[in-house]
Amino acid sequence: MPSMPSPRVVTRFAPSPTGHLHIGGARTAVFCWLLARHYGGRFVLRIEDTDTERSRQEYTDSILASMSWLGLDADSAPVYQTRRFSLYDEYIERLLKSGDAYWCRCRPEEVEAMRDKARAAGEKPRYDGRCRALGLGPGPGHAVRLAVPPSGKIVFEDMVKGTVSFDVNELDDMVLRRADGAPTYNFAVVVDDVSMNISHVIRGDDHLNNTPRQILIYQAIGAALPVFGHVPMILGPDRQKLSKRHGAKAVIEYEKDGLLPEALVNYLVRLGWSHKDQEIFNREELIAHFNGASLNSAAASFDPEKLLWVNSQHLRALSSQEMLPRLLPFLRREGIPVDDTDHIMRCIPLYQPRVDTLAELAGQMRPLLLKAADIVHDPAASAKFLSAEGTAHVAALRERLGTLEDFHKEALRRCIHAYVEESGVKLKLIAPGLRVCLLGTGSGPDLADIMEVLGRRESVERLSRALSHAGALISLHRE
RNA sequence: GUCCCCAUCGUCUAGCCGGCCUAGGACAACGGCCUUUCACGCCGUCAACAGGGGUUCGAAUCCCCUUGGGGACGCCA
Repeated sequence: MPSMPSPRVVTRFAPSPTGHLHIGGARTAVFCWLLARHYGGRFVLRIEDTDTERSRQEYTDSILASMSWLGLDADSAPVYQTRRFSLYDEYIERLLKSGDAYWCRCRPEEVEAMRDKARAAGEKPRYDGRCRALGLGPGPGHAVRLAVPPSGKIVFEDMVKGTVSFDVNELDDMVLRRADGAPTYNFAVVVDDVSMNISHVIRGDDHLNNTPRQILIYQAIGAALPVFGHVPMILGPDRQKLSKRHGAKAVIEYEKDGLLPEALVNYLVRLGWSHKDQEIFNREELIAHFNGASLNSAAASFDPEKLLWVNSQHLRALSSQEMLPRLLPFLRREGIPVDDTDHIMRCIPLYQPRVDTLAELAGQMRPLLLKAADIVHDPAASAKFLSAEGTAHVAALRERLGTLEDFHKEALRRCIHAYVEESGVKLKLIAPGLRVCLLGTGSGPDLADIMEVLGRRESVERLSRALSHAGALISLHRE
C-alpha cells in the first residue's frame, strides 16, 4: 500500500568522481533506486564532475561498474555536469537580469579575512555582501553571487528529519559562478535537479546544511521545491566517521571478497531502514516495502560481522545452478580447475551452509575439486588421526568400499556403520582419519556425502594414496 | 566559536498520533541440544529506553533543559 502516491517520482544519485563508490554512497544510491522502483518512477545518475582538479574518468568508470554490480540500473544515460555549462550560464544570466544575483570582485583572501573576523567575534563566518550595491559587470576575477534576502526563515519538511528550519541570517551571499566560469556545487545541483525534474532529493545528512542555500536558489529561479530526504551517515563501530580501518571498503572490494550484491544491498538498506522484524529481503521484497517511510533519523554504525551473516543467508538461498557462475571466478582465482561444472555443482551443497562468502566457498571446496595427487594432507591432522590403528581401519574400510555395489550416500552410510558395529570401535575414532585421507583436513562435510560426490574410483584412490603416505610415515617413525 | 541534526541492549533495530512494554526481533558473546568432526539448524542466557525536570490518572513514547555524538560553516563536492 503505497503511502505517498505521486504522479511522477524521479530520483537521482549524484556522486562526484573523486574516488570509488563507498558503502555510504552506495546506501544512498540504493535508497534512491528503491524509491523510484517502488513508485514505478525513474532513477537517474548524475556525475558531479565540476571539480576538474580531483575528478577522474577512472573513478566514473569504477562508480558505474559498482552501480551495475549492485543491480542499480538507471533509466537513462549518466548526466555529466561538465557538459552542461551553457545551461548554468543561462540561469546565471536570468538571475543577473532579475537582480537576484550580482557580480563580485572580492578576492578569496579578502573574503577569508572577513570570515576570520566574524569567527573571532563569535559569529558565523560569512561574506558581508559589499559588492552587492556596486553594480559591477563581468571582469577578470569576478564571480557571481546570490543576493540573499535580508531576513526570514527557511522551513521545509524533510522525509526523514521532519520539519527543519534555518534562519536566513545564518547564510551569506554564496558564490553561484566562480571567477573561472564554472558553477559552484549548490548552484549546479539546483539547476540540474530542476531541469531533470527530480521529485525526491535523497542524500546524506551532511548535505542538510546545504539545503537552505539551495532552497534560496530554487526561490530565486522560481522553481518548485522537490521533496528532500536526508539520510543519516554511516559511522564506524566506534561511532566515529567511517574509514578503512573499520573494515568499510569500496564496493568493488566487497565484490572481490565474495559478497553477493543482493546481500550488500540488503545489509545497507537495513542500516537506517526497517520493515517490522524482517532481516533478510530479496530485491522484490525491498521494492515492495520501501516506500520512503520508516527511515531512521539517527546515524548507524557499520558492522562487518552482520554483513557477513546477511551474506551467508543469501548464499544459502541460492541453488547450485545460480551459485555456479558466481563461484567460478573465485575458483579460477584459487587456481582450481573449473572444466567439470557438473562435479562442481554437486560439491556446492556440501559447503554452502558452512561459509559466509564466495571466496571462502572456493577455498573450502578446494580439496574436493583437486585431483587425488594434488591433495595436501595436513601434517597435524595426519599425526593425530592416522595412527597405526587408525590406518588399519581406513584400510579395512577401503576394501569394503571397493566392492560396494551401490555407491550412494545412504549405502555408504550403511557401509560405514556396519563396519563400526562389526569391529566394535567407535565411529568417532575412525571418521576423522577417513576424512584426512579423503580431503587432507580433519574437519569438513559428512563422509558419505563426500564419497558420493567423489565416486568410487576417486574415493578409493584417495584412500590408497593416503594410506601409502601414512605407511611411509609410520615406518619412518619405527626406524 | 556559530548554526543544524541525532539519542532504545556492544551493534542494527521494533515500539514512538501515551496505557496491550515486567521493552520485541536480529548480529555478536556465552550455555545447551543435534552430530563422526567443523559448520548449519534448533533451544536458552546475558544485555537497552543517556540524565534531570515538567505535562498526564498514566511516558520509551509529548514539551523543556543538560550531557553526549554527528554534521556544516569554501570561488570542494
